[in-house]
Amino acid sequence: MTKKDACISDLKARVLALELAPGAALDEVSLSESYGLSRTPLREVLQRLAGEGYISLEANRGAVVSAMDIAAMRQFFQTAPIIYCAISRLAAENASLAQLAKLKAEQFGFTQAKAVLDAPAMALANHHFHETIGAMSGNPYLLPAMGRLLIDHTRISQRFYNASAPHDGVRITQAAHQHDLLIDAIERRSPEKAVEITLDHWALSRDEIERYVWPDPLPDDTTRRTTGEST
Amino acid sequence: MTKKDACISDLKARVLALELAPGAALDEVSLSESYGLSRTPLREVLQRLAGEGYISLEANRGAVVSAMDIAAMRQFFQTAPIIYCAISRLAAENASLAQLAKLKAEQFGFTQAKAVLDAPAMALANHHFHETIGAMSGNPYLLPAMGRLLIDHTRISQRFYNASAPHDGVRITQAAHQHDLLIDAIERRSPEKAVEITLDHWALSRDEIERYVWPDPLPDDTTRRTTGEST
DNA sequence: TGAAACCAATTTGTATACACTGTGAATACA
DNA sequence: TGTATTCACAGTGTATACAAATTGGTTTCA
Repeated sequence: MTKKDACISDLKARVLALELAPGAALDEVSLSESYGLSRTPLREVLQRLAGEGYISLEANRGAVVSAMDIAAMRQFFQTAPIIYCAISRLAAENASLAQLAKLKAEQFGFTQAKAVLDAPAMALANHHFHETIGAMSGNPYLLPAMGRLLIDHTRISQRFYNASAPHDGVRITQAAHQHDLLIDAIERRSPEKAVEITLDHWALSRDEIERYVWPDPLPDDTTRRTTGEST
Repeated sequence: MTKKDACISDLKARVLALELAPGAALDEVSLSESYGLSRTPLREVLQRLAGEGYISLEANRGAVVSAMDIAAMRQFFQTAPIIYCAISRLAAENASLAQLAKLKAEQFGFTQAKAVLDAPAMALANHHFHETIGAMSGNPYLLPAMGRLLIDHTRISQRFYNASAPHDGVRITQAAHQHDLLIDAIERRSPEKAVEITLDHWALSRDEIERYVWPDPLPDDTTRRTTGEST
């Protein structure tokens, strides 16, 4: 099973890193060759990835990486805070010690990736961190929703991590600090605190995304009719 | 693909009807023989069912029908109203005319099954009705949560439909009426109304389940210390 | 020249044979 | 008699060969 699991993890990572772009077609034979599997188990890998929302399969048409269209974005912003808060609350109530240890390890991985400025690794570590919080919730109904939100969240954030403008470094540090606070809230079994921190964490992330999507306009030298002039 | 799709639908129906009991093991060879498929496509069917939460797969151990334990029940009651309301609100906002037509057809199927007192058919028709409302929401993040809730909801309700005590008939009529109201709310694009009806619908269903789980106590002829005596 | 039909090549879907793993029963040994 | 080991069997996992379907290009006819 190890080879198959490795294939799954790697494909997930590549989707999350946007190395496999949304909408990109996946060829069974080339994938099976590159992972040293035959087509049969590779197809099962694809089925599973489809089940988790990483890719989508169409009959006789093969697999494509899940799209990220405007419609989905709208739903993403509507849905994420609700689910994230519900998950965090339940995580604070139900987390096991083993899961808490795992969470701390993942936070360590995140800070390490941050230290060496490895953008994809940071995004992936962040992904695993929040995945573990999902597992802590122990809610089998919310978990798949969380999973799908995280896929798109990580993919959107990827652009942000890669940018790594000076002020983004501060924001990433802030995010890491919120992770620490969240670990603490879960460890102390405080659902209220966990929800509060999660809302802050979401607000930060949403701002990051908004800043990327709607950046500060370029200086407009042709018309000087705008309000706030630069110094 | 038709044969494979038929297999998927049939297995789903059998899981929902509790014909395949929670925890029951599924044998690949016997299933493949009974559906006239070879093991390869049948395994893909199982992968897909696992992805949707109907069954769960364990490496080298095969497939078992998803369990319904006490822990899950608790989470079910916590989660269902939140997700159902969110879905209904979005459905009222986003439903297409084609989906609305489908919904009406499914409601017709439900009333027909009710007319002939076909309990499993009622449960399945009800399942499809709510599945379509999920599709109407157009929210790819909430949809898998909705799907998993519905699986357990239908399986729990199965016991209730089968009971078909006299007063249950009234309650089923009530549920059918709520479906009509919901269709109307969606058709008139009223999210508030849709949410209100959904809450009523959930309350009714929850009461049904509670009544089944905690039935009226049997008359206690040994001790007469209880409060309200029968007439 | 345009459109429609057909054919070939590529890719997905299915079947079968074989390999591996886990389980349970029987046997050997303490 | 109790326990541990081994072996056989049942069932899952994988590879390969073959069938079906889609796509793109080419040819043919109006």
